[in-house]
Amino acid sequence: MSDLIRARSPSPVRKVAAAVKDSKAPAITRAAAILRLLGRSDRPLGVQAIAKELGLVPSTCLYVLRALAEEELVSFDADTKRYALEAGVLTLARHWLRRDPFNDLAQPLLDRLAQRFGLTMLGVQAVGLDHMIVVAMAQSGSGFQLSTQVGSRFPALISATGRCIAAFGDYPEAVLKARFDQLRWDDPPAFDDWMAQLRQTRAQGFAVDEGQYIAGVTVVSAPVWKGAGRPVHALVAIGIGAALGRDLGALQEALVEAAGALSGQLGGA
Amino acid sequence: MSDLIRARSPSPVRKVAAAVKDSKAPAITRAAAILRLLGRSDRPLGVQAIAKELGLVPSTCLYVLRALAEEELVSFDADTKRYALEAGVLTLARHWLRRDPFNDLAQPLLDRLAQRFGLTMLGVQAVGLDHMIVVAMAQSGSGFQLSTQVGSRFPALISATGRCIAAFGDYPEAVLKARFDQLRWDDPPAFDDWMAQLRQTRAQGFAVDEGQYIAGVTVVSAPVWKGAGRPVHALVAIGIGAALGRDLGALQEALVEAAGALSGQLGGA
DNA sequence: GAACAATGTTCTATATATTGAACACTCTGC
DNA sequence: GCAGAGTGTTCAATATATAGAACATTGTTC
Repeated sequence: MSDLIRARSPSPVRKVAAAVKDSKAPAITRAAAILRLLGRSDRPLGVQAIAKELGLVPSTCLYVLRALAEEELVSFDADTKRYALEAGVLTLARHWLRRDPFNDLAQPLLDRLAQRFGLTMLGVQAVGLDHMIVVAMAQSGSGFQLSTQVGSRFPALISATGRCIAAFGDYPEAVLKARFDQLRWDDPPAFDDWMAQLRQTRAQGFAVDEGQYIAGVTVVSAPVWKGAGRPVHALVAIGIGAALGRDLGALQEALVEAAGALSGQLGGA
Repeated sequence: MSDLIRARSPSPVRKVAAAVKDSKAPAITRAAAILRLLGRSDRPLGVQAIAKELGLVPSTCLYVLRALAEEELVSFDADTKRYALEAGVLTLARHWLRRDPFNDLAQPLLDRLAQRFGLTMLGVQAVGLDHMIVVAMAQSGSGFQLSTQVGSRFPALISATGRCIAAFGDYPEAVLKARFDQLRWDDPPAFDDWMAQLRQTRAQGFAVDEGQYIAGVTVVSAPVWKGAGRPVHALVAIGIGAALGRDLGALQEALVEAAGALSGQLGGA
């Protein structure tokens, strides 16, 4: 039941090589790739394994790992010579959470909605047009649940939240098309239909995905504004489509109201 | 009431300069320093401000920031040209949490103890002899509370948990002395007294700090083993000394029992 | 609205991080 | 016990990341 909702899995070696190529600080690109690899792995890894997986030179990889260990972002077991993520990443995450008022303010709203409708609620943040990240979560605790975890990443334009990001972001159609074509749905909409759905999303102030991203799962998403410009956050409700049924209307209304209230508190539209 | 318990604040510019000097991957050292600075700051910062604060060359600083932004660890506001932490750090933290069974297993124990004794409970992880990091927390929710946050860092040898780390770590006395001399307590113990307390800690299997680290606050800590060797985790109880009073004995017993049970589950001693 | 200060950014020489090969070391199989 | 393949690690040459100055851009002051 955990992580039923699929997060995106990037392809390692080619991406790293390309990104390293034209960066003025390639060590950082390598470091980030290593951190993500270690995060993905469920066992500590040795230098060679890491280097091979990411297409790095072992000696360089070693230097990067040592620097990361020095910064307490990576742990090093002197006996087994294996590296793993270290708790230092937690410290960074804490600071990030503290810095954004959305996190604190969204939580009680999510809790209330999750309770009332008996489903999973997410607070989501968009990172450009690349990804969105789950930054808060609430579950009703009763019965079956769809589950993700805080910190999970998804392609920015996927599902209902993706429609919100696209609809209110004022991006050129060509840019959207390019991203759209890379998405993977269970039941992919045609681009023209999707563009029509964006117009509807703009009109009604929220978006719905009924089984297109994941078969049988309904997602409702409403944008949250922090200031002028495009919204970076959204409140999201996720439930089994069949079970949601007639509650859908009430849910949409409650979600939009909560998102509006939150926008007000954050000084948004 | 938030962050009543003081976390350690490192001094920026000299440290960074020194660390960069003899690293084979200085960009990573700089990157980590920038991430921490951005975490500490409660407003987004510009290139110059960051460079000045950390003693970096502005152009280099810019390249590092761009690389970090590319990795979605730092956000860039194109209008204000300011940088801040980005949600990507959350993703790393999620992976770290998932990878260590201590986090999942400790939480219910902490919840139960916090409830029963009406105080704040922490799960702590040691990172060498440098720091310990709060990785889990539970609060009873009633009445006054002492508060920290998950991700907070403390010097490794401070307070009751520090005594556990020192007592069961089998470090040379000279090493301990060097670290001990850098600690800051409200009511600092003499080194010899402290060494005697370590022996007592070893004998009884837990450590107590009654107002020495923070006046009026009592801390009890019991080590948790994951395998052979030195313990890396501890369960910690924090309460107002005066309010704790006669419950102290029962608390110590319950804490040691919980730590023992946890060690068993983790395959420790 | 011009002059100024301060910021962000590009540019290029050079100190240096990176590479790839050579070097230890451990473990495995025979 | 001795090869052999696999690690992790050092080392020196060179491709390149970095520093510092020059340039561009913004915001501010008079």
